[in-house]
Amino acid sequence: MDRPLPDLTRLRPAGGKRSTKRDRILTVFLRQEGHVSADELVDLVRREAPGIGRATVYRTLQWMVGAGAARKVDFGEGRWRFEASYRHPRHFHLICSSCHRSSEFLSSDVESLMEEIAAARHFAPTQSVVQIHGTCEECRTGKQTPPIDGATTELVFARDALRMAIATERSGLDFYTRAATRTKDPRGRTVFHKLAAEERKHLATLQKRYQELSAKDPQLESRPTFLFFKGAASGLFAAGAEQLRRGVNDQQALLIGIRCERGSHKFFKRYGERFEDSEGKQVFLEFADEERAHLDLLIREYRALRDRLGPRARRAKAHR
Amino acid sequence: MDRPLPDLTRLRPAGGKRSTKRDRILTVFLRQEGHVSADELVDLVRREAPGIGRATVYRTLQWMVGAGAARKVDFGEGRWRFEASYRHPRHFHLICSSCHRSSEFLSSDVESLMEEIAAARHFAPTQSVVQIHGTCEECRTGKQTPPIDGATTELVFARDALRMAIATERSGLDFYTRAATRTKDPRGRTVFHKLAAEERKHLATLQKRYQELSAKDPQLESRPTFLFFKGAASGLFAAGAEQLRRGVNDQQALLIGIRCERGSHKFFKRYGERFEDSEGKQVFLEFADEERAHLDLLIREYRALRDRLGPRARRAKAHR
DNA sequence: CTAGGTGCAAATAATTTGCAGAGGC
DNA sequence: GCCTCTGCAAATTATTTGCACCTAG
Repeated sequence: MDRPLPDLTRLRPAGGKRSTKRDRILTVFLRQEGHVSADELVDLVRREAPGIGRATVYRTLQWMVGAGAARKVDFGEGRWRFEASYRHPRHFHLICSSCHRSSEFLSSDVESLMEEIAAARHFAPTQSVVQIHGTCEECRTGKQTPPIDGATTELVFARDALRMAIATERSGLDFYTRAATRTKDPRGRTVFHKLAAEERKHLATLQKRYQELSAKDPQLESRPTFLFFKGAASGLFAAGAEQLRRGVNDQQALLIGIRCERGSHKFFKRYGERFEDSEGKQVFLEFADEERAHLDLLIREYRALRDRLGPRARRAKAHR
Repeated sequence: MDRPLPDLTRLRPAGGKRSTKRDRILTVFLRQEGHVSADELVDLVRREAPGIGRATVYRTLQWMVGAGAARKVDFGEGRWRFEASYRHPRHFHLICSSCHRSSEFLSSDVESLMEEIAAARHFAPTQSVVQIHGTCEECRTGKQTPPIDGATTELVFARDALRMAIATERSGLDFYTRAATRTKDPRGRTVFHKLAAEERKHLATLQKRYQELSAKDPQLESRPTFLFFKGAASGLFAAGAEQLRRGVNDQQALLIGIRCERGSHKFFKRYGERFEDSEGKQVFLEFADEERAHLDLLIREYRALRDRLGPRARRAKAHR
C-alpha cells in the first residue's frame, strides 16, 4: 500500500528556490499521517536533521500552504495543524476530545445543504468547516481500531464515489429502460433507448474500476464509509423511476429525466474534481461531460416534443 | 425590541461570590452583539471602568463559559471569541473573510446528517462546529444589510420553528383525516380521528403563537431564514399522506403514522430544547410529549391490529 | 475571619520577524 | 554575484499563573 512521493518540483511555487532543507522538511511532513502541528513537525524534522531552525519549519509550512501542498486546519486547540493535500481530498472531521485524534469523512448531502443555505443568505462560500466533536469508539470501548493511512483514505474515497456512481448508473439504466417501454412517441423512445445503452456502458466501466480497486486492498469492502451521500446511495434516478411506475406522460418523463441528469452531472463533477487518483478522476469527469450531454439531449427533446404537441396540449395533465 | 437583562444571580455558578467587577464585565459583555474576543472585551470594559485588570476579564470569561452564560467560538483567527448564550440558541456560522463579521443559522437537516454520520462511525458526538467561510453580500455588493441583534435572532428562531411546526401539524392533520376515511377497521378509524383532532388543536395553538410573534416585530415575516429544515418545510407527514393516496392497507397506514410521529416527536424535542423564550419552549416540549404519546398509541394500535389479524394475514400485501 | 476575587507583573505557548550569514543558480 | 533561504535570538500576540492584597458573606 506504499505510494510514490509527490514530485517536489511540481509543488514549488513560482519563483521559489530549491533547497535541501525545504525538501527535507517537506519529505518528513508528507511521511506523516494525520494532522501535525508546526512544533510537532519541528521535533520530527530535528530528530533526523538536527540544526534546522524552528522558523524555517514555520516558513516552509507557510510556503507549502501557499503552494497548495498542505492545508491549515484548526481543531480549536489554540494552534494550527497541517495536513498534506497531496492525494487527499478536502474533507470534514470527527474530532475526539479524549485522545485528540481525528478521523475524516465527506458528505455530499451536507455540502449541498450548505450551498443552499449560503445561497439563501446571498453569501459566496469559499470553504466550509464541519467538525463533529465527541468521543471516538476506541476511547469509549477500549477496542483498537487500526489507523488509516493516506493511501487508504484515497482508496476508500474512490470506493465510496464508485459505489455511488454505480448506484446512480444502475438506477439511471432502470429509469431509461422503463421510460423507453412507456413512451408513446417513437422519437422520444429512441432517445430513451440510446440513453439506456449509454448508462449500461458507464455501469460496466465503473464496475470494472471497482473490481480493480478491490484488488488493491483485500479489506477495502469492510472499511467504514468515508463519503456519505443519501441521494446517490439509493440511486439518483430511483425517485424518478418510482414516479414513472405511477404513470406519467411522455413530456413528464422527459422532465424527470432532466432533473435526474442534472443531479447526476453535478455528482460526477463534484467528486471527479476531488479524485486524487488521476484515472478515477478522468472517468468521473468524462462521465460528468456525458451526463451533461444527456441533459442537453433531453432538454432539446423536451422542447421538440412540446412544440410538436402545440400550445393546447401543454395544458394536458398526466393520464393516470 | 429591548429585552430584560438576565438575572445575574441565576448565572453565577455554585459557590461563586458576587462582585461588582464581575457584574460590570458581565453587563458589558451581554450588551455586545455578535462575537467579542477577550481583548476586545477588556478594552470595552476599561472604557467605562478603568483599572479592571486584563486577567480579571479573562477569568470572568472562563467563569461565564463554565456557568453556561457564554460560549467559546473559534473562527480560525488564532484567538477565541465569545458569544452570550442567554436567549441565544446554539447555531452554526457564516463567516465573512473580508469583514470578519459572522451571521448565524441552524439546519435540522445538517444536524441529523451529522448524527447519522457519527453513529455510522461509532462516535459519540457532544457538539458540532459548522462554518461556511466566504464573502458576505455586503462585502460583495456594498449593499447595506441591517445588523441583527440578539432579540431578533430569538424571534426569527421562534418564527422558523413555528413555521415548521405548523407545516408539520398541517400535514399531520391532512394525513390523519385521510387515514381515517380510508381505514376499514373501526377501532383504527377512531384512533385516526382522535389524532386528527389533536393535530387540529395543536395547529390552532401554533398559529396563535405565530400571530403573537408577528405582532412583536412588523418586519418579522421578511427577515431571512435562520432555521433551515427541508424535512419539515414540506411537512413531515406529507410523504406519508402521499403514500396513503397511492393506497395502503390499515396496518401500513399505522406504520406510516408511526414513522411520521417519530420524526415529529424528534423535531419538537430538538427545537423545544433550543428555545430561549420560555413560553415557546413550553409549547414545543409539551407537543413533543404529546407526539410521543401519539407514537405510543399508534404502536399499541398496530400491535393490536396485527394480533387480531393473526399471523397469516401479516404476509398480506397492499391492496392497490 | 476567610474563601474567593483582583491587579499587577511575570510566565507561557505558538508563531513571526530582524538580521547577519550561507547557499543555490 | 545576486537573491533567496536559513538559523538564531528577539519580538509579538493571546492567554495563563503566581502572589500579595482586598472584599463580600
